[in-house]
Amino acid sequence: MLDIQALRNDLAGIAARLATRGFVLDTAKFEQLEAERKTIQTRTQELQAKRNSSSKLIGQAKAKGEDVSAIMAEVASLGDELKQAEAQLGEVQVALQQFLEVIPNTPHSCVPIGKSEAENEEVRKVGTPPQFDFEVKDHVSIGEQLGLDFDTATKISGARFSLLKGGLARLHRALAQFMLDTHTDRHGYTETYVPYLVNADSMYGTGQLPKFERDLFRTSSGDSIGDVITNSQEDVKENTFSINKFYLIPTAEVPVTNMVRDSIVPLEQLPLKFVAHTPCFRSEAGSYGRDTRGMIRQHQFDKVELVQIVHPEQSYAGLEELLGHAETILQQLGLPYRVMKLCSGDMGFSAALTYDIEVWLPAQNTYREISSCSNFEAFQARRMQARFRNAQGKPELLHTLNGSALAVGRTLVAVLENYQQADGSVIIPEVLRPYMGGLERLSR
RNA sequence: GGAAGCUUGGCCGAGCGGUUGAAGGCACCAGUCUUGAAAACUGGCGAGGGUUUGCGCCCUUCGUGAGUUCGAAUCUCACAGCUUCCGCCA
Repeated sequence: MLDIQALRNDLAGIAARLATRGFVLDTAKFEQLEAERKTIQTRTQELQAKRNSSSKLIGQAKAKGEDVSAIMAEVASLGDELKQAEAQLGEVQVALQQFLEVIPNTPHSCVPIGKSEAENEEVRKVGTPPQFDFEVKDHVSIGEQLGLDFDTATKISGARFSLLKGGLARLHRALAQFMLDTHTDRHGYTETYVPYLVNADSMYGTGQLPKFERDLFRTSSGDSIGDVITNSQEDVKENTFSINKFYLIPTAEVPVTNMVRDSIVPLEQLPLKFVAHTPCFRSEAGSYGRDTRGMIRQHQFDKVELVQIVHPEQSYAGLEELLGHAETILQQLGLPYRVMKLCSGDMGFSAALTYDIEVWLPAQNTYREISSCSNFEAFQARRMQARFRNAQGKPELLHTLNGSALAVGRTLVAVLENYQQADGSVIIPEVLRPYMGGLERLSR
């Protein structure tokens, strides 16, 4: 959420910055809501002040045994107007809140202006795509010899699920373990194990709600299957959520970042650095027909996620550091990649600056996203009321960062394709071999 | 699923329907003392918002939402969350 003060101070400027990401800020509506809010709030508070002071007088008079009927009549006459004013104020505040919570973050000044991913800016390219003296196969063809089984996954669940067996399943596990160990042992992150089902407040805190509910899976317990249809935006807002209304996390960013929701972190504990390996669940609504082959785009995939909770002055340095931590994994695995700075039109809702890391996929003859590292500045922290106590002892909003390091499924795809051999086997990158019982090659 | 209890500021913890935004303690900040620190002592100290050039003034806030009342942390109702016990269960 943006700072309402910033909107009051520089509405046109913020509108211009939002326009670069294709968001049209309805400035007239904001000004109208603000004007209404101001008059109604002033009036309401006047009436409340009058009621409060009169009620105090009544208390004092009664204590002295004086007659209070005159004052009581006076206060009573406020009743209706006050009630009405309070109701109006409530309405305008809700309207303002709803207006604010669907506005995306303002891009950082260094973000290139552009409409789509075509205008993202390449920051650097690392590694050289491997040359093959045979016809390269994609991970689906390679994988089906080694234990990648989409048919069975489809039988069990449906489209956009995959099933791994044997060495391939172990390689998948090895990748996650390697990533976790690297980040905890070498990069100073604290390993966390977190809930995969979260409440609406948490989804709101990181920005998935209220705008992107259709991208999420929501649960219902067996008892309340029939209730699913009645679950409404009202429930989400009123937070009348109970056990049958959890959301499946689309990324570990949600539970991990929300660790600091509604809390004040002592200054000396900053920065907080957490890593979590979790499955992620995405409805992929609206992506019909895209990446239908293979395990590039799934309803369920594993990801190792880095989260940093930092002092506002440190967030951009933190982002570079976090990006480097993600890159380390690719370097260790010997996978060629490039780093892209997302243009204004391609960034996610909550981000102020995002780097994507794209890994080389030989079969597609192109780079594909394998990590996304973002600085959210105070956007999420404001929604979460995640704060620290500054040097003056006053609570101040934190900055939040996160990045994938890496998406495990896509890393597996990249390893299969980049390390494929003419005979259909796959060489295991050296850093993974300790996790594979010393195995050097996957073959059928 | 059944039963009981609980929910107050950064933390712990008092709180009769009437100057209670809320005692007390811890933590924190400033000062005195000290070579320095600790201890002791003195003072300060919740958060969010409105308004004002500023001092300040005002509003909201005791899990959430309704209600009773001139007035609610205190009374009523609903809901949520937490804890414990029973049942079921990995």
